[in-house]
Amino acid sequence: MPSVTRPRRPGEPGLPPAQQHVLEVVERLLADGHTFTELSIGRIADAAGMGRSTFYGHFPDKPALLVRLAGVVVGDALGLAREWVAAPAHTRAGLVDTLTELVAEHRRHVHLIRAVTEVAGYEPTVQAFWRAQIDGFAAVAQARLERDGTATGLEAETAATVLAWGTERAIALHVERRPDTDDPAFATALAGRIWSALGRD
Amino acid sequence: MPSVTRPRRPGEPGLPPAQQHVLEVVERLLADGHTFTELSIGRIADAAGMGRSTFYGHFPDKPALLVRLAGVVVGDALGLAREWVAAPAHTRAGLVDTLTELVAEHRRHVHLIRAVTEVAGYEPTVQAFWRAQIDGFAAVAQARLERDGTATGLEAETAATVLAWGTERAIALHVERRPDTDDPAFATALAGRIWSALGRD
DNA sequence: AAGCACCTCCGACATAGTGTCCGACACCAT
DNA sequence: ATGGTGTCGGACACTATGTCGGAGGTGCTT
Repeated sequence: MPSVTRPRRPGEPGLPPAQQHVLEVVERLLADGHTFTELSIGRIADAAGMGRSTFYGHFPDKPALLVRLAGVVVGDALGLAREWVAAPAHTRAGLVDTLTELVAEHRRHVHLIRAVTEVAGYEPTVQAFWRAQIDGFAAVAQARLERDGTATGLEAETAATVLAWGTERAIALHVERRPDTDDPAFATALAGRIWSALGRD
Repeated sequence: MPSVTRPRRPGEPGLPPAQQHVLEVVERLLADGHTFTELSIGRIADAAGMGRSTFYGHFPDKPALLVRLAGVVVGDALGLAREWVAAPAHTRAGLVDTLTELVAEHRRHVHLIRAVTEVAGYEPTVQAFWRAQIDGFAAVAQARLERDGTATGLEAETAATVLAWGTERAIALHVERRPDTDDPAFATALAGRIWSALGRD
């Protein structure tokens, strides 16, 4: 099968077209109910209309594929959360807005994000990637708590950790179980919890 | 290699001795840094001094092995949490005590619990087992919130979900990163969060 | 002592997947 | 026409899973 679309010009952002196509195919396979773990390289390559050796030309192995794809779609989502908590002045309404965006972003890539957390459980490079995302948010939240005088030391670290991982898990569970019509109410409820956790009541 | 110890008498609680031995061996392999996913059946059987076909005589496959082992050591831990939140009268000091026990129990089987969450990411039967544990706690917490009038409907469900999964994740991360000398302070900090989440401030 | 039941073991077999390698093909630029 | 690049299919070696058959050891009963 010929290459998909024109070759990417040097320096052009995003994935090369062949890899972008693999991303789309992988998300489709995941949306069909497959776990990333059960997808073989042969299966992914076939679905992408790509030879197995060509796959190995683009990605050294499956974990590298996942980190490459997730880097494109996951990185921005948690950036939203980090931006809000690090902002010098923020409001509860602003938090609700940020969470609403975060939930929407999660919905757009729910299958890929689930794949990342799935593989992070047993694969070191994917785990390191995922931990870097969430802990980045926790670190900013902890600095915030200490700056506001709400908590210090271990208490601040614990609260920030619960906040970061709890928020990530809450959004993941909400997106999995609830329709998007529930998102505003969910964002409001979650904002309430986070607001309390940040000692802003 | 001959059978380990005497045959278990009918009705005797716990695992049969051969399976108990497999549990000990698996926990040791996990403690050595292996993920459950990378452990082959041949590797587990060899480490247990058991033939591969004998392994298949005791367990249909690896997920079944994990659910069998986890059922023995994980079930009780979350029972502690469920008991506390369901109790008609409870105190913050009682919550701290319960969380301290929960953290200690988690430390005793940290490797097996980590294995469960690892495999739950991609294997349906392990995921169902794990979800049943955590959601059991969330359901009781939600009922508590509604009975106390602290929250209702979606807000109660959201809060209970965050509480259950957040508590589980917070304990897991604490146990992984902190020495047991930090446990009392951690339990106190976490109790404060849970107390607030239950609207008891 | 012999027979039976149970549990165990090793090895063979078929299947699936991974990762590497090689030769061939198509396309593009020179 | 030639060289470079990216692609492809197939072969190969290896690992792991799950099943099957035959053999061995132990304990119990007759």
